[in-house]
Amino acid sequence: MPSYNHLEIEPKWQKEWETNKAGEAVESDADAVYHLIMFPYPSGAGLHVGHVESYTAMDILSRKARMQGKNVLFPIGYDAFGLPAENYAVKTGVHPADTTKKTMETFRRQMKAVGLSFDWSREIATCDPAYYRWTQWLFLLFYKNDLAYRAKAPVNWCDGCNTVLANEQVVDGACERCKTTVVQKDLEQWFFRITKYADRLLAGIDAVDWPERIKSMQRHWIGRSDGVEVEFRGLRAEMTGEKGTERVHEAEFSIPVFTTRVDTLFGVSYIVLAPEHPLVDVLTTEENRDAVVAYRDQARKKSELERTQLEKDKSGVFIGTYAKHPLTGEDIPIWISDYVLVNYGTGAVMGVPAHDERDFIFAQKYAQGVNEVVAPPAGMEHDFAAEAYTDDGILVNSGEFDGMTSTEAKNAIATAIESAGKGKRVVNYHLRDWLVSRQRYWGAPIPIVWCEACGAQPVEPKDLPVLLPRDVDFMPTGRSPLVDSVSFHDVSCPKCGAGARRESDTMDTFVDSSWYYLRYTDPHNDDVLAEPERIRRWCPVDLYLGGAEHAVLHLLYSRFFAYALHDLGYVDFEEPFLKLRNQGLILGPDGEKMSKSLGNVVNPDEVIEQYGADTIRLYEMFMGPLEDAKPWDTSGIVGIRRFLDKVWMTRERVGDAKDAELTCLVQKTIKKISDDIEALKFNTAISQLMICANALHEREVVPRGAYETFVTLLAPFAPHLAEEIWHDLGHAESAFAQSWPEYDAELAKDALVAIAVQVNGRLRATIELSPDLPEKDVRDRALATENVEKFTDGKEIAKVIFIQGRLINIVVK
RNA sequence: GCCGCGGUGGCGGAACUGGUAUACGCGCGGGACUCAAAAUCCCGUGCCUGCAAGGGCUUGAGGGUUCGAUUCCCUCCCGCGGCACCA
Repeated sequence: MPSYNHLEIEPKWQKEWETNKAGEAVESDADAVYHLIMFPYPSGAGLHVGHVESYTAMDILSRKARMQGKNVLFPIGYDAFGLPAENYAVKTGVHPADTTKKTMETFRRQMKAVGLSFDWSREIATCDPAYYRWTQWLFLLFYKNDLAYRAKAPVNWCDGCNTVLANEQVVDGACERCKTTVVQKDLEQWFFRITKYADRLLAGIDAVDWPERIKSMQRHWIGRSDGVEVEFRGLRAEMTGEKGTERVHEAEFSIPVFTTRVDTLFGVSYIVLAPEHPLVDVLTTEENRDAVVAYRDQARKKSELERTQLEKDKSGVFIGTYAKHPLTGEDIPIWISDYVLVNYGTGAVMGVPAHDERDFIFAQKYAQGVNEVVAPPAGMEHDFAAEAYTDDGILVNSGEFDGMTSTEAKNAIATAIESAGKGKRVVNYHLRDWLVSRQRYWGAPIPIVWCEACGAQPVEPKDLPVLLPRDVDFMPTGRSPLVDSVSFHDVSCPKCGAGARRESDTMDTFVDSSWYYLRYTDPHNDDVLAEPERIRRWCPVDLYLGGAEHAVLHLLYSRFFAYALHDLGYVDFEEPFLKLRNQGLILGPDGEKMSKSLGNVVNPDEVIEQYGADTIRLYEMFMGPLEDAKPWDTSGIVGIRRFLDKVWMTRERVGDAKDAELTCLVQKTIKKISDDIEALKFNTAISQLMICANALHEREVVPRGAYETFVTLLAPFAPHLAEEIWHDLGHAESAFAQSWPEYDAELAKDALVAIAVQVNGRLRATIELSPDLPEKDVRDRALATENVEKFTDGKEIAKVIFIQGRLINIVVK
């Protein structure tokens, strides 16, 4: 059997590399590069083939970089806090710390079996007190700098997970993790003031080398919109005095509405408040109160999902009060409707049926006037009775602003509003502050103590970490065990010393992962989060590889952390990840997403057992472009193993031989592999390795130099086999002690190339010629070719296009 | 609806800056070795036509620019991912 024994050689070299600390980074500035993969959540399912894909890609990059003399930081750790381990504890009673320890061991074993050259000396786990002490320290830093605060707000509550969630963790109105429909609750919670950075986070996106998809998702999520807050004022009846002797007064009120289309201000026919708007109670007249209360109760019962998905159906109630138009003084009726969201803008909008689709639908239902104030440009027809005209145009029916374009009018009306003191230009964001507290156990405790007398008191940094108590009860009540742990929450106030209660909420696990890349630079430091010198040395991250599912979660939060730490003087950069790439999903052999229930999950352990680590590495890199989704194909693996066996067998025929053609091919291979690895085009790199291997294999005697160069090029991809062959060839040192081959353009030059000969752009022949042959000679040779003569004979040559070394095109009439 | 990405053989996929479309791998067909099979090795393999040389067609559809278009432009169709009552 002409095959190598992967079961023997792979563990052998893995052990050797471990002993030699082959992947460890050196603390030196020279040629320092930081390669980061998104650290895994150590799930019970073990390592997924998707992990293998991105880790292998980065391993190839890192191994090559080291061979080029670079000092590479390629660390690994575990995003180890989180809900699944806690839910498992509720179900089985096994402590999350034990579950997590076990799953981390499994991940570690599996990653080592893939032959990944991580710097294992820097391994971290977010659930380690030595780690989360700094997560807590960061919380305190933010707290002291007004970036962490507690507030009562309408928040997302998941009944399945029994905790609040950040906006980013609500997908289609449901919990991202357990799919339970999220309900709104008014609760006091901890927030990070990410909105303070909205503008800079938006601007910073332009500067980073990230996939356009992710960048546009972040821009969209931050959602900046520039507009005007316009005040609609009015008078309402107010009762004062003792019961029985009340008197009615006229009191002034003001409703600010936010609009991006202030050019349509003269088209307002009504105002709509969100049902939850605080002014609703105040402004509703007695005769309308019953209807308003009924509507509001009904709206409250609707989930966010229902309110946002029944887009076409608009409903509302008139509340009985009118406000004055700020420029015309006209009376404008005030309505409530659940198509207006309380937590965006001012929670109130102006209804302009002629120029807004939603307002148009609403106006039709409730017989509000459609006032055309923006006319379509000349030559364009629009039927205002049929639908709203939402594009820009020329102003009409707008007093002194008539004749202006929408753009001019936006500016002019905004100025008029401002100088009349009836509003101001404002910027609104979709981005909300980040809700970070969770009513769960398995996370980093929020380092705050509640004192009757002093209120919320931060824990002293010297008292960190606030340890998660191990000895707690996991009850299926849904309540965090921390709430009932007396030893945990009975403390004294850090300020006055009186009896106090520890905050029992923990932090969102996304807080843990927002700064882990900093810790890798100095993972064992007990005095500081990381030495500034080391952060400066390695950060920001040069290349970051991971899944696209974190587009607005981890990647946005981490950017916020970096900006905040920059402003507080802890880091000298703003953007943490200069270049980002996403690996595509690996689908099951059936083309579906791998899942337990479909039974199409491929276990890397089994592939490694049967074919070897080098085979799974090569196979996953060869499947297709890194960023594409691609189905697993078991028969494709066989082809990779055949290729590796071929390389192995070729070694037996190595000897002394001169072979100019092979030299040329090897040079081209050096060029192609080097370029392709940098461009993350591993599939085409491997294709070139195959072409080269096939050529080597064909030779009776394989020139030693060519073969050794080939093995060096193969090494980052198939490190075990390359190392085995390298030693088998008589070398004492590691294959990775080699420097990366240098490309020599002179040697790569072909003696002969196939020139395409076209007549009128159609291929009629190919001729073998020296690539340097001048046009005249190529032309003569081409015209003398039999099949070309056939198409040119008796015709006039109008033109000849010549591309040196590639083609000649004869244009005839 | 809006934003982003894509559509190439039987399959996964290649193709520099507009320059020989289908590299590489799988699969399939044929052959060698073998008592036989597996493994391995060699040859072939886009479609139509032809004994062959060759010819015609072909990168989702249609049009355009060009000596030449998978690549650039216009119109349209389909698929995937994201966002979506944000005023």
